[in-house]
Amino acid sequence: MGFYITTAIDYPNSRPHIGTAFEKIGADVQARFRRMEGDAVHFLMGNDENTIKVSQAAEKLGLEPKPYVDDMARQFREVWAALEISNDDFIQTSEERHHVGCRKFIQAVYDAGDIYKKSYTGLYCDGCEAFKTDKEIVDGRCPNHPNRELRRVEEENYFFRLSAFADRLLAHYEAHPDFIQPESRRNEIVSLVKAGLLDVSISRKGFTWGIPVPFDPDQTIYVWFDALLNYITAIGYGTDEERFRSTWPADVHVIGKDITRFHCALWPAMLMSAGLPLPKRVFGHGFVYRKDEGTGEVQKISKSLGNVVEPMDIIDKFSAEGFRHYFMSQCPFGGDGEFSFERFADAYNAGLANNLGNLYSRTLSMCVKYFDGKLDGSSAIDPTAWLAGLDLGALVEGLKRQIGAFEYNIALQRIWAEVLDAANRYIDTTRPFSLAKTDLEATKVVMVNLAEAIRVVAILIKPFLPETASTFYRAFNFEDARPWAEVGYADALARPAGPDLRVTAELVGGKPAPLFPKIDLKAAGA
RNA sequence: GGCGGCGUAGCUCAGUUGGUUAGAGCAGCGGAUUCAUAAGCCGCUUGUCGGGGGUUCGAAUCCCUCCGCCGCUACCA
Repeated sequence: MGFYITTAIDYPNSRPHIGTAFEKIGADVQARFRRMEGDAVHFLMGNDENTIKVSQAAEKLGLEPKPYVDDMARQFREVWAALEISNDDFIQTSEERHHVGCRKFIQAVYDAGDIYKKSYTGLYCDGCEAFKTDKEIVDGRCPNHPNRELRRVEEENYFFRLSAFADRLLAHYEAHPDFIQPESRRNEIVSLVKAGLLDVSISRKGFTWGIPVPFDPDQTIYVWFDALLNYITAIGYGTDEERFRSTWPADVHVIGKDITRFHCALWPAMLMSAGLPLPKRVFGHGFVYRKDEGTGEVQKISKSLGNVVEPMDIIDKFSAEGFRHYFMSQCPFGGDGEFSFERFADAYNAGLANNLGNLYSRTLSMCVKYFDGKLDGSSAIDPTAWLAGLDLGALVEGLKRQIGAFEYNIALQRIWAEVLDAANRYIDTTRPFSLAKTDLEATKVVMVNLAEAIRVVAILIKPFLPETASTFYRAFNFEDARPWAEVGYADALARPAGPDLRVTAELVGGKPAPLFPKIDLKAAGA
């Protein structure tokens, strides 16, 4: 099965912050999970570059737009790579493939009769890159950009007949209850569309940076009509029709809750007009807010508030895995979350250092100390005692469902509460460190069970903490039985046949190095 | 103004077809241990379940009202 997943494309007028990263990680977990389940995943990300703000930002630096956006794209990709985002493609909307596809698409909609030209006079906000209706204006200013003057602009623009699609959209929501998720977002969109849709302006006059309208070169395509098309131009619409047909429609668009209306109303209407299938699902995730460590105040993340946290700050100090773990375990993906260094350190120390990392350390240490790392005869030993009363099959089924529904925080909570706790408790009840003094055979049974726990944990955390998962899997010679790249969630259920186990983890002075050194915020200077 | 959501232990939250002494994680405290990153395990403490009223044998859970916060949206000006 193919699985096509996308994230929103970002404005490259400033570097990505942790809120942007939240979205990419959430999409990445889904992509990695689907790959484990055997799907042919295509995971797309990109930057939205055909905006006036971008060309202005370039101008400020004395650059042409293209070199500017290319450099920003490089910086974005660097951050995503550092966060272990496994995207298969990264589209820049200034690329030729996007331009070609856009021209084809807008022509198709034009030919379908859903685009018309209309003169429009209104107050234009350069900050929003949008006309403001009277009711949106407060004290003669745009509330979002109170420092800027609104300009009175009159021009002829092309409009998309969005209003004509309301009934079809509502019918689609009705027929596909999962189209918009989570539920709360769906309700908002339904009431929005029921209230009536207005036709939208889709072009601007007099700009050279952007995509010219094919049937009127004086106009360029306006941001949303252009940006949304990245989802199809990236996979060959207009340039490689065969590839496009085999990849589209998307299985899920992962986006921020603020742009659900564009993805759930405008975008489907555009596709309907062009005669293309609609994406199967749109997931509007929540926002990350910044909680001030001193005052406890919770704020939106914004440059002007000076509370921006760059992903690289956290990655450099505390690792990418720590970053991923924090956001996936502490912030419900469909709802809002908050970030503070204090909470980060708590979650990291409790979940990664004390629990996950420590289980790894104590297990390997004992294997090395009591058996020189070689568990001879392990293949004949049943490795399921550590599970005690845990129904692994039911757990795995539940996790698959929850990850599929983007309930990552709940899935992680269960892995910790049910699997990791079971393993730690097993050590305590069997006391291998005492057993080793009197009964090495019995001790070996315990170690084989713990190795199995390590293997199961590795599999279950693979979509979330790919690096740690791999380290866990390579702690023993599990790859002799089954290559890591082929491991899926079903492999957690039973140990595959293979040679006797031995420790293959990297050791420092005969001991495993701590995977997650504890965080001391004061020492870290955070 | 309309629609919707939220307000539960110090912190983050679970918990609604109403029903035994309201739960989890984190933090805190105590205990027994020592393989381990002074981690892990066992045990413990705290809650007017936002305020008030009502329905009921019985409400965190249903109804009314008030307060506070948030999302979407309308209109007036």
